[in-house]
Amino acid sequence: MTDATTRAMRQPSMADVARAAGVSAQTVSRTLRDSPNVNPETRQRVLAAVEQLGYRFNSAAKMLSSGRSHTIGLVLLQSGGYYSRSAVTAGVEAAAGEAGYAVSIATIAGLDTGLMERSLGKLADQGVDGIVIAVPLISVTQKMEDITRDIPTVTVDGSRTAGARVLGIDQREAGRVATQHLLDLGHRQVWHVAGPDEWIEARQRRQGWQECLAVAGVEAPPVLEGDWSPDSGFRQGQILAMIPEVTAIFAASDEMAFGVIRALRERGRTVPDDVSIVSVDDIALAAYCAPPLTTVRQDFYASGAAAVSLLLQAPDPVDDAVIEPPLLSVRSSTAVPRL
Amino acid sequence: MTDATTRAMRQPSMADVARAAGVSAQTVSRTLRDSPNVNPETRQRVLAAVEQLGYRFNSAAKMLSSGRSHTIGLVLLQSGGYYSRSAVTAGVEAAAGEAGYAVSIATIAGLDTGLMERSLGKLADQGVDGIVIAVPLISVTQKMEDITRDIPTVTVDGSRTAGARVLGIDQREAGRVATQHLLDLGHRQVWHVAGPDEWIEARQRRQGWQECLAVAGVEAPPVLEGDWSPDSGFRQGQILAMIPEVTAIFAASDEMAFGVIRALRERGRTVPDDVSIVSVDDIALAAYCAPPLTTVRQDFYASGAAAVSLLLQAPDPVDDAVIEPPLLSVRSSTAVPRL
DNA sequence: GTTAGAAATGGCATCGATAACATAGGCTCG
DNA sequence: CGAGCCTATGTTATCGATGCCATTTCTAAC
Repeated sequence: MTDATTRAMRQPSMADVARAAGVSAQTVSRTLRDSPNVNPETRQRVLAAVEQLGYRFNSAAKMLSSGRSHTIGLVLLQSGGYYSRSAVTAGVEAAAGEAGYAVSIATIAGLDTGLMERSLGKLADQGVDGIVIAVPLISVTQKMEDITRDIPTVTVDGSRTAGARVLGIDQREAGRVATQHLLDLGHRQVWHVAGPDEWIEARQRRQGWQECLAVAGVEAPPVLEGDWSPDSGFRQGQILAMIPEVTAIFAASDEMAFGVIRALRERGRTVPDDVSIVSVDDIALAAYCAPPLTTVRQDFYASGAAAVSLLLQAPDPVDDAVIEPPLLSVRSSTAVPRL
Repeated sequence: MTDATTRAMRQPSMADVARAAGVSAQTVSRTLRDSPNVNPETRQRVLAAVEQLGYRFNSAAKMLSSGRSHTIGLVLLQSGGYYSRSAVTAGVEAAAGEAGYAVSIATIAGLDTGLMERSLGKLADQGVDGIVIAVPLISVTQKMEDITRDIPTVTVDGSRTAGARVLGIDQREAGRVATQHLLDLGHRQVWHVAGPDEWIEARQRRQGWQECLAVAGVEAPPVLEGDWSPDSGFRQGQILAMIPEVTAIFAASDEMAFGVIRALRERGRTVPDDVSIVSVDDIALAAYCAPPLTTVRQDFYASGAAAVSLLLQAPDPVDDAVIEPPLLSVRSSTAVPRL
């Protein structure tokens, strides 16, 4: 095993490139980082050497000496079906990639504060430059604040940590728009199948519904709570089907809405003839299942992207940002009430 | 700015811990890595110091000196709606987290080879210890092979690179099971709405369908190709609705199936009375939309998890692994054909 | 009572890139 | 024509943990 052999085996380093190009390692470094003070001719030679040796820089070394990892962490809830989260993820990835940042993910299995702490810790260990939290946890512990103190953090539709900025779609507005649509059609009362109360989205949508009813001078009926799944919608729908005066329902997600619709139909109540239903998300299937769902769409993708730019561009705490307003797609799950 | 101030400001290093515990940095390192030769008493002291100073190790330094990053890269297709991919992701994350590995994601926007190369390059730059490719790309270029040569790679339901191992659910079997179910009900012919041909899944499901028909001595009708979206299913459904002899359809995904169903219904053909339809995925909504869908479920989560364990446990190329077989859920979108 | 060997620990070089400083040549301007 | 200043480049120390080797202490065995 000669020295040459050894050198051939490991990844080429900057020193190797420098040798090949007949310059110092520092010049290579400058070239690769687009430093202004490099002679174009030298640059050419360096780039040629890089190409020829197949050099890739070592991110660990880069990070160790520069102190920055060019990585941002993304905390996610590990749960198959929640539409909005996956859209946020895509937005984060795209925006981070654009800016030359890598994205490291940490998923948590449940809404437990301990799990959350562990995830943040893992990301901190990895030395991420920033963190996007896309988890709807309400409570924030001391320990979480300790961890996030040193790392810029943006929370998407979640809880507010001391130093963290929060950015979110106006979920209250979504709830308001949905509810108002039903009232406009002539319904006197709107029932609500909410998401789990620990979810900020769920809470805000419920608030929007409540406020809208209050403005209209209607007393809000009791809230039925689901867990976002079609099955939970189905169970709450079975209850609603037994209450004759129910003519309009606002479901907090499309999937729950379809569950509710199925339960109603099984009890002989049709949508939209007997009951109108409107929900939030506008998943791809909303327009194609029977009946096509009237639903409020929100741009979660943009929200994820915005989180990243907030993280990277503004080092100082900034006031909350808000993405574009929710948009109602009227389809055939809603109609004027029967007389 | 005294020396003490400076020290208080940066993250404590191993040397700081060592000083606090009255040992050498080396001993701290050994303690933290569970090296056998450390006196229990010393270990206690070190751990106490770690706790007190709030020490977190610096992953860059660790990686630089040990040469391993404890990170695995995951290549994904950036596309909102594909059910199976997000399940794979969850599986990868869970298994990697379990093993103490971080997951870094690289999404690609389309099935372009150049994009793929760039993503792999980014992951290679990050120094990942392994890569899981969850992208159904067929072609593999020289450059991709160059990159993956040095890094262990597992492909989930995708193309085979020279050194890469491939692991997959038996999609052919899924296609076969679905088709056989329709034949068993008494249908003489089964039509197929396939996924895009660049997708390995789509191809394999189509193969299973084809083979099953061949075994039954039926000549396969022309294939209609969609793009997985409900909308594409709808468009192909409009065509199928115009062909009177169509009584049974196998759709390559649940979302497309719902699109097909809607198109059929708009042309006055009901499911399952006039036409039976079966698909693959078993998304949460499959049981709750109208009609509840007969569909084949596959364990993509397990597939993702298996990819990681393959990556971490077996350094040498191993033969392909196969996850548990697909399972048919019979609901009400399929029935015996009308006489 | 010496020696072999294990257990516990410390010292030093090292990984690869970068920051900070140093230097050499070329240009401008009074 | 020399002071002053840019430009292009090289030198050296540094980031923080680890690998390897050296050292000390202790125990067991002959």
